[in-house]
Amino acid sequence: MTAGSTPPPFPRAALAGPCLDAARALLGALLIRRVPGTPDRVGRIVEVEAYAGEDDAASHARFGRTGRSRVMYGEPGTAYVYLVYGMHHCLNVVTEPEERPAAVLIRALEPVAGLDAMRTARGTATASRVVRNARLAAGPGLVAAAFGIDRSHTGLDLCDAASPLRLAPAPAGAPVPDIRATARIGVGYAHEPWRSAPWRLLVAGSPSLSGPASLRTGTPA
DNA sequence: GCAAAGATTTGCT
DNA sequence: GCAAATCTTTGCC
Repeated sequence: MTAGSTPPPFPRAALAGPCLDAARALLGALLIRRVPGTPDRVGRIVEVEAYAGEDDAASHARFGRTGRSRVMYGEPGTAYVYLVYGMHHCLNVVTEPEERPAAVLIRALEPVAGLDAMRTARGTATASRVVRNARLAAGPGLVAAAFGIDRSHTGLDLCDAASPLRLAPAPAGAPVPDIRATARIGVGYAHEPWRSAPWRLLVAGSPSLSGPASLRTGTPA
């Protein structure tokens, strides 16, 4: 793409189907953060998790339609940001048709552009220790930190090219990602089969996957 | 109105 | 390898 051009919006139709299909479609896509006066931050999505419906005992929708989960019942492509452990924000993309509560958690990005802005946004975490470029957004809390995302962004339309936080399709000619699957992280509170469902999807071999190396491989999906 | 637990990351032992 | 930091959301009395 040429300098200054605007990448096309991510197709909403690719998010309106089953949550796992949407999760696969998001791998390789771009997340773009635009803040006036600062360079655009762009990251390639390399790790996601699917949270599908009120039946999913690991999903925030497991209690039904509450104040927090309400946005998950909305239009596919809507942003859902929550605060976890009282300190980290996590970005989700609402999926499936309206009235069906489902979302995909964006767990890790490969930095593409605006790396300096990401490093600045990470703040003391990058100042007090060595953080390689590839690791700037290598975890769900780090994605939000590096891109300056918080709960005020809940409700944004990620499929709107004019939104300050949005999605764009994988660039033309980009290789088809080699997708692997594992159980979701941090959902030990859920009962089976939800706890072990292989709904964490990742791009094999990416240097930006979350967690220890032992958890960065999966089974072919 | 209160208590418990959490879709994480970091730093110290 | 383990525990702390920190506060919102939800369920129950």
